[in-house]
Amino acid sequence: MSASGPTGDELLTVLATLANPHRLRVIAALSRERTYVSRLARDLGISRALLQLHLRKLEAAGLVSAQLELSPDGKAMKFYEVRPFAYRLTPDAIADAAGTLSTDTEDRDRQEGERDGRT
Amino acid sequence: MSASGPTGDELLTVLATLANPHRLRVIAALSRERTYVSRLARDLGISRALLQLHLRKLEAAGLVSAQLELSPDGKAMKFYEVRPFAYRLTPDAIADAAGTLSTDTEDRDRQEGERDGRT
DNA sequence: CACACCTGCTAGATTTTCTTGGCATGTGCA
DNA sequence: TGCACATGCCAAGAAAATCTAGCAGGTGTG
Repeated sequence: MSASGPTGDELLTVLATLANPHRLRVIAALSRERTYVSRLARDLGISRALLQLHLRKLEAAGLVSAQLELSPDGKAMKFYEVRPFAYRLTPDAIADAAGTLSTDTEDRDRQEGERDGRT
Repeated sequence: MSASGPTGDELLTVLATLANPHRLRVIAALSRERTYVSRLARDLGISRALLQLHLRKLEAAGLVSAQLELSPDGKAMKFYEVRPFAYRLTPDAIADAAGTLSTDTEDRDRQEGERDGRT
C-alpha cells in the first residue's frame, strides 16, 4: 500500500512558500508565540507591507492561519498562528508526489476550458 | 539535547532547490534509475540546456551526484543519481533552523571582507 | 484636534529565476 | 567526410518573485 503523501502540486506550493528566509523566520516566531502583524513586523525588523505579503503566502499554502480579534481597548488586531504540519522530504516521497504534478499543457487546457463557456 | 537538524542556510538551499516542478521530476526519475543527461532530457521532454541548469542546482544543493563514464563504444556520458537525503518539515524543525539563518547584513559584511584584502 | 496605534491595499522599481537558441568540443560508424 | 549522439558553456529575453513607498481606513487617549 502507498503511504499517500501530499500531491505534487501541494508539495510544490509548500516548498516554494518555505523557500524564503523571511517566511522561515515568521514560522519560527509564530511557533514560539502567536502574535499580531504590527508586533511581528517590529520583532523581525521588516516593514509591515512586506510582512503582510509573506503572511498571505504562508496562509495561502495552509501553513499559518489568522484570527481577527479586538484588543481590550477596542483596536482590531490580526493574530497569526502556525498550523501544525509535517512533510517528509526524501527521494521516495518526492517520487510519489511528482507523479501528480500538473503539467504545463494541463494548466493551459484547464484555463482555456474555464474561459470559453460553461461555468 | 537538541535534535541537531540542518542549518538555516542549508535548509533554505534545499527548499529553494526542490521548489521547482522540473527538479522534482528529476529527483523522481533518478530515484527510479540513474541515467545520463541526454537520455533524461528526452524522457522528461525538456531541452538539454535547461536540464543541465537544473542538475547543476540539484548537485550544488547536494541532492544528486554525477559520475562521468565511458560507454562501451567510447562516448563520454555523465550519469546522475540521487544522493539519499531526509529532511523533516515541521514548525519545530524550522524554528530550530531559522536560528542559524545568516542575515542580510552578515552577508554584506562577509562580501566586503572578501573584497578588500586578505585571502 | 493631534497623535499613536491597529488594519488593508497597490503601483512601480528591482532583483532573481527560468528558458531558449546558438556555438564549440569529442567519439564511433557508414 | 558527414551524420548521430554525447558533453559543455554563454548571451539574452521572458517571466516571476521580492521589496519599497505611499495611500486609505479604523480606534482610543492627551
